[in-house]
Amino acid sequence: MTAVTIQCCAPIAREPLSRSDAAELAVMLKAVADPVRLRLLSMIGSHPGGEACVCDLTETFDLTAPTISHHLKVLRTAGLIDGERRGTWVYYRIVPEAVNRLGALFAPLTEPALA
Amino acid sequence: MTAVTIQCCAPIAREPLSRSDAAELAVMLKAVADPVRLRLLSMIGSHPGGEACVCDLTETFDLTAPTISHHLKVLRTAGLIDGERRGTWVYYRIVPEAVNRLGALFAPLTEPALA
DNA sequence: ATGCTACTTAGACAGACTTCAAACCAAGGG
DNA sequence: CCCTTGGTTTGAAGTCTGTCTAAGTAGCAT
Repeated sequence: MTAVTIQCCAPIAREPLSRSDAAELAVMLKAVADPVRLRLLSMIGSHPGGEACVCDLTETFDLTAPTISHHLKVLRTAGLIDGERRGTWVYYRIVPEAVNRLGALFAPLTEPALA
Repeated sequence: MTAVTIQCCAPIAREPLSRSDAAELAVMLKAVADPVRLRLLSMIGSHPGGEACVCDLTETFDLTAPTISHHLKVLRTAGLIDGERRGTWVYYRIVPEAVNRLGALFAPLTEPALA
């Protein structure tokens, strides 16, 4: 059930990213490169139970429901979150593999690449 | 010499990001959320000696020099790289603290937040 | 000085992004 | 069956972004 950690790329300073890896990672990073989406992702991830209802998320922002819905869709399309409807409400949760992939990209630079 | 790891924020799934932290992080992430800039950062960081001349970077892309210069400026303004002129050439290097900060944000989600 | 090479700045333009209002779909309750 | 509540989709307006050409600055060599 728990997914394998997909290690797409070496840390950013290890070796030059290929064109296709860069393109793929940029899609994920673009999704996260917005204050509202960052906070949404953080709120979903830190919510008790690991999932959050849209109704919990909307109230925090001075934004309309369609706007929040749009941002959630961007995050979902990028593969960072996953949504599910249960009865009246829709719940979102983080996709850990995606977040881990970003973490691996910016892994600590203690050892510079071998010259 | 080795810089202190500036731990601005808990990992994204630990606790909700504050409005200001999210805004600040989004600036950095926006800088990185572009295929060209990702590759530039990667090329600079993985270059022998930890620094790269602009002349080394320009040839790799099918883009004009002004465009590359623009992207480097975005990365520099976001604090991700630092540049220095030595004679005829300009050399850029990664700012490890900035990259580490992004790494910390997407730190592994092995333990979900305590409910 | 003059010219050449390396790089940056300024201005312009097409495309993408964020946001909202309005309309729409889904589920549950009279 | 209608109404209410929760979310999404659509369409449009304003803004931001990536790219180019043209022009400017910095250093080196004649």
